[in-house]
Amino acid sequence: MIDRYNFHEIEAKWQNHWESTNLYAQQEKDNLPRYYCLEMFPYPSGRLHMGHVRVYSIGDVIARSKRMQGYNVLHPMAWDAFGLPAENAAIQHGIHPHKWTWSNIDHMKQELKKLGFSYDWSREYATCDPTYYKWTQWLFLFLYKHGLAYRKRAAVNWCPSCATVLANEQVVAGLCERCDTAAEKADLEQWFFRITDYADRLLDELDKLEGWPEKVKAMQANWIGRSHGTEIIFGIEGFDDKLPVFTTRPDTVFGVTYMVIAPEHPLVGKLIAGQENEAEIRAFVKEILSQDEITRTSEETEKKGMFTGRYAVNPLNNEQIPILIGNYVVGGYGTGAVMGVPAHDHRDFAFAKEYGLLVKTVIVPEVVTEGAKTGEAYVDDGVLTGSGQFTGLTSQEAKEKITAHLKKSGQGGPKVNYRLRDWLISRQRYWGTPIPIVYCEKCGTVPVPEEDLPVLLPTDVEFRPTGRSPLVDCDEFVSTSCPKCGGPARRETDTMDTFIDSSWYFLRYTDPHNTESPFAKKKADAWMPVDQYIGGVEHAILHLLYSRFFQMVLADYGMVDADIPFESLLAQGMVLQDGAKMSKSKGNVVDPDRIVAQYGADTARLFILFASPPERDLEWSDEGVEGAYRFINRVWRLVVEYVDLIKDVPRDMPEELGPRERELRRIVHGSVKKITSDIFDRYSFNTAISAIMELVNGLYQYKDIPTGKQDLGVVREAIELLLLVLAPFTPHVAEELWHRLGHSESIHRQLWPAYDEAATKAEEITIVVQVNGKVRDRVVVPAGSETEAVKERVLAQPRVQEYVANKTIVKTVVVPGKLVNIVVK
RNA sequence: GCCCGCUUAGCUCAGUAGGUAGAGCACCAUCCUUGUAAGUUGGGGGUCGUUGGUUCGAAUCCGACAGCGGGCUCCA
Repeated sequence: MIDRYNFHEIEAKWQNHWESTNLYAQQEKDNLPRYYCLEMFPYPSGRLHMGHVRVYSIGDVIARSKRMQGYNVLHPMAWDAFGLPAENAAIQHGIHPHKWTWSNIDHMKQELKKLGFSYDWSREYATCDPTYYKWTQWLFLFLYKHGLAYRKRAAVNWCPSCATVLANEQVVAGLCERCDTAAEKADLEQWFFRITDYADRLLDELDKLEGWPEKVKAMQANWIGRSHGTEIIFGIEGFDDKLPVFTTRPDTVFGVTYMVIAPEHPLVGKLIAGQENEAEIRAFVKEILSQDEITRTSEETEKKGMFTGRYAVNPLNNEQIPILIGNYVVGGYGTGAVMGVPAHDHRDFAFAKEYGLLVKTVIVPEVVTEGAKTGEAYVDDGVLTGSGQFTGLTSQEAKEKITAHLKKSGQGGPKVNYRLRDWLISRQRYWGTPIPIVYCEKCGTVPVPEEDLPVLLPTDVEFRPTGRSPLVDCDEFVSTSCPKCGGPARRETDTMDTFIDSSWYFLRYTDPHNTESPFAKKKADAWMPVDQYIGGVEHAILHLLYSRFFQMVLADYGMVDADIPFESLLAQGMVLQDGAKMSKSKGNVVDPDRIVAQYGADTARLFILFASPPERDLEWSDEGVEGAYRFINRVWRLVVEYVDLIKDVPRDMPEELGPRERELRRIVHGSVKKITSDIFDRYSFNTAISAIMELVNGLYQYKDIPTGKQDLGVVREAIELLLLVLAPFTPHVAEELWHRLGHSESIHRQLWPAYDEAATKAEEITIVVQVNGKVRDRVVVPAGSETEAVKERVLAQPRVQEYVANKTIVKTVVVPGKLVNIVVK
């Protein structure tokens, strides 16, 4: 009976064994150095996809290899369980979100277990569970208490398909990031978190995040969009109102020939009132406002403007300039008004041409170049002209002086502008954390007292796609009494953005069963910040920015010491099939369950880690999976065939080894050295696996020697090292073979192997011989040969003689242990 | 328009102080089984995107250019 690789049996056996022996549960007591390895938790959508398999495989290699290095590793898993799909399932299929979510969690948990990931399941939780969202509510009140949560009426993004408002971060290029529907504007009273209070720190402290990819940091910096400039307050002819603008080019202020305000600017109504073409202007404004954001801000959309009939006054030269309403001015950025300087801004130039506005040059190049372009704006810095007392200054000097002048005269001054806006957290949906606020006729807005938490989400509600939360119609939820005066009151019916749930979930893992607080400071401090965080780059702004914000706030108010959530971040690439991201709509999805059923978890994991470096995209390949499977079989046969021979062989190395044994040890120890640095220094798992494959090839070659002439001690050492370095990648087969070799303790409790540096050194070295930089020959010399001796050997070579004959040797370059280059003329 | 990444064998990708271009898959041959399936050993195959430069020597460092991919963008 052939002993074949039966992954079904092996994987089930060890998964059960690991679980029953609590192999991966954290021991809080021990005094080993701690390591917190975390992958982004999944939304329980129903089934795992390859992206999940990839991120969790990467995390598991890190967790397992760190454990082998002697760390006390925290490697938890939980569920990001609030969200729209659950509610949509309720509307479409009549399944309650609670039931839908929990049945998905059950299924996906089984899938994760079948993949053999080393999670400490004792720390599992779901964000939709009251024992979790109680603390999400507590944290909302914490922010409220510190003035960081507030309610205001504002023009907000509305997704008609999701039937809820969205934060700015959740609108990508004008589209809802979840469903790609064009976002609309709505004027609503909503709850916000004051993330803009932290704008400077969120930007400046990006530098602290040394273990983060530059790309992610650049995206966050871009999003925060800090811009240093000047505020200039223009007057309005015939009105007391002022018209402030923000500009980064105060040096061009003498070139302002018009003003443009956004159609949603608060002064629009006042300015156009009583104009003879008021109706026409109103129609124009209405038309622009009816457009969705993408159309309006598209590069192709024509810039349109209309004169209001009013004039602004330039505070520096008292010139009167027309005020226009323009479609290209965004109401929400800066002051919603811009000064038009057609001579020195491309957009203004095009606009001025179109509407016959004046072009007034106030900056000239410092060095006048011949054939300077006419007919377009000069946008670079230069020297001021026609700018009153500032004429003759360079742009740089003028920016400072003009800003200072404005400040002194109370007409403006330095100003910092941000693109980042406060985080809108209200959602008009059911399946989320209720906002713990009560509205009382007498007392106004009243936070729910801590002892009354959690505000439970009612289960008995009706799901209809009405565009408002089912909670609105749930009278027993809405009607309550005021915690302050006891009088009749209404509950807030909006729920929180689910990104709040995930902005602190990494803290909950450190103390998941706490019933007194979200987490004990002592426990959080023992683990935070997360040493290695792993997830998709699609969260570069949203989740990663919000989490940084939360952590800063919590650190500021003494909840935790660490002020950054994640020390290092690994942004893993996508899983592609035929060059495109796997998606149901494209029909190019590979089902992980099928792969695991057909080849086993070890093969699935090995392939996915071998096919690409973690941070790069991965092209799915059925042949590649087949190859990984064959490799595991190759390891299996190798070890199984040796087991009886080497099981009882002593481990100590004999003093004298033959040349083939020394060669095998060189391969083995050299491989372990490379694998060690690939895993721990570079997270280069694909090359580590490649080195393991070469190691196996080396073992097979040694196996060709007749058994009687093999040194089984060397073989035993080689095979044990092979299994140890394989353990983080293919944990089941490594464990099985480890035990077959006679070990009784888990391979996942072993220490990472040290390698014998001396054994990695070759005794004979092939020296490459170059003549004028071209490879002409190679010679074999003993390791550590003297430079002069090598030189002599090389020059004595017949091939070298041929090339050197009749020529002068100009120079001989010797790289010890590697090559000799003879330069001839 | 700006920023980032990539370009190496038929395919997917390594190449870590500039010094012999490499793994896996695929392909061909070999042997073993020759009842499939699997397995063993060996082999072919690359002007390292193009082009200048630095160097004794460049896939590697520097400068242009091209192609592909990603991110940001009427942000005043």
